[in-house]
Amino acid sequence: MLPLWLRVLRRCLQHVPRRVACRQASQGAKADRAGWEGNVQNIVKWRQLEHRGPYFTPAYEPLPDSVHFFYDGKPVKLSLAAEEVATLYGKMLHLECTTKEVFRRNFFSDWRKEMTAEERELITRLDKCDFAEIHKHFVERAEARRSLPKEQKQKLKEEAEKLQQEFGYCILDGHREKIGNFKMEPPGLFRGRGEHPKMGVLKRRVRPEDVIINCGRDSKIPEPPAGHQWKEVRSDNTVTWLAAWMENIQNTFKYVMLNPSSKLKGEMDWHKYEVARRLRRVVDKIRAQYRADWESPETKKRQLAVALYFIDKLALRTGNEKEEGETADTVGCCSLRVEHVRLHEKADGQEHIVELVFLGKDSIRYNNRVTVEKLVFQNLQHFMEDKDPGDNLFDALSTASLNKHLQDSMEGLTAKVFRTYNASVTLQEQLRALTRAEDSLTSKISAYNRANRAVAILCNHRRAIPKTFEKSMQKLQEKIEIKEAQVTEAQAELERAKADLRTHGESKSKSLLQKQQRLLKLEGQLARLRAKATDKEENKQVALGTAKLNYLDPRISIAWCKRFGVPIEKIYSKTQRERFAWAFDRAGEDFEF
DNA sequence: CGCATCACTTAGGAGTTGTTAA
DNA sequence: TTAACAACTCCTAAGTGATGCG
Repeated sequence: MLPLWLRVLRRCLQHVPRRVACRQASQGAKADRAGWEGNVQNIVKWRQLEHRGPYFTPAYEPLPDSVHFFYDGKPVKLSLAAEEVATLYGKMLHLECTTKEVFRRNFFSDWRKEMTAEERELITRLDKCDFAEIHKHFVERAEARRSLPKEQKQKLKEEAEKLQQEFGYCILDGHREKIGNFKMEPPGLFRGRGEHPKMGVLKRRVRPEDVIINCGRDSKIPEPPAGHQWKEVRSDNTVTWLAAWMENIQNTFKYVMLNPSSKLKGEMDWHKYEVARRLRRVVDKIRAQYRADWESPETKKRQLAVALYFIDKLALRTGNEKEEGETADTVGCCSLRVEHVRLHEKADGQEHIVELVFLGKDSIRYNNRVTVEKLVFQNLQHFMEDKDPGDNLFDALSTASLNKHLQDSMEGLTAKVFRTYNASVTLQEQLRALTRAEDSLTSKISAYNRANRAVAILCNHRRAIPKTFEKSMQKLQEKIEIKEAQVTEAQAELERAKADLRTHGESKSKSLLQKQQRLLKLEGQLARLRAKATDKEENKQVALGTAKLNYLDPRISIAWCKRFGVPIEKIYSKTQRERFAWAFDRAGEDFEF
């Protein structure tokens, strides 16, 4: 609980917004913009907020009697609580995580806590448990849902829509806005990424008694489900969340927040890109400074200068400290350890090569070799001297001091802004280099995807190679071969027709024209297939979506579409267009990031 | 100052839906 | 009409960084 004086202070602040709003409204458009920019991480986020509260997962539905769980080969009827947890595991049987020792251990330990004394007595080994029927049951249920007749499917769709209408919207400052995650997370087994020590831990069902509601003081308080109460109802307009609860895995808060299409999120997104655009004005100075600092007599300063160089050049994440043993062992720039860096005086005919290999966010592997300036190389050698592999490379540096330093160069500048900045700049440059006005629509879109991919590679946005990749690639190759044969065939036919024309005169000229058109069409198809194959190959481990959604100023893409007559739907899906609604009237065809 | 807490953005995979070609 | 595949949405984990606190 907050101390009383702070609560009083917050309450007082809640009356500030009206005054802020009045001041904004009374000054022209320019002042209004500046006002927003200054305001975004400011205190007040809304004046009115009304919603229905989150939608709670329906109660557990017991298995039909025909579905059995077996222990040591014998069917065992489990208590409701134990059965529910068993189904969580059974549902996941096809996933790789259920084969991992840590997952199994954590699951089994938590499952046993839900068992009755007798069950606990009986069920002592996971490897004697047989969930196959449970798994089959859920697979069949999913299958049945998929093959439901049309009307039934329609009905389900309507029900989902009704739920969305009822719980999925809120009123924020007079506007009806979509909520992002209005459905509570159902209970489940925790699936961390990578080697997470808590994988398999039971994620508890969240009750209304765990949930804090945040809404306007004058608005209707959402009704908790019958027979339940909220943990707390508060009215804090300095935050954007509608509801919050503590999750039991890491004991951190989770929030119900607005959908990205909302005005509030849009303004925040816009603000993010405006900060990144301001970096453009000072980036040369910052670069000159960190290069100069490579020669500083102070170790701390040199470490900061090299770290910042990595963040700028390689688009590394900041690398905050993490609680050891509570999460997977991943690092970012500031938390790099000696073991993640290899230095090569000479390699591949180049000098001063730095090789970085580490697991980053989501345990995604970062693996890169870059040529660096001599001073960087020497500094790194020095930072690594007399250290163990497990020691921090930048031992004199913290993310806080790095960001503090950046704040001095530019207001609002933090390490992550460099990723946004470099990503957007790269997109803009690549688009400029790769697009030709006279190209076909297909090749323009392909150019866009190339530019997008360049950014994704810079940011190391990877994905697992799709399971069916090899197969579908092979199929595509076969198609290309068939098409090639068709093209050759069509060419030959055309030649024959031409020869015919020369020997027999005018009579077959119509079919000649047809044959020319057919060849042209086939060649076009072949070119498209080949382009598709190239794209597919180059994209197999690259995730384009993350950069598009989070790093690329949508105004760059919108301007590009306008300039080259590309329909925006070719670039952004419906949801993405809604998310970037803020950008459409802020980007003319000559917009420059 | 250094650690903890909180609120927000960023992230990849799973699952669903839509499209296309057979 | 259907199956295969690609595209997209949903889900929620995992980061960042501001602020609070001892």
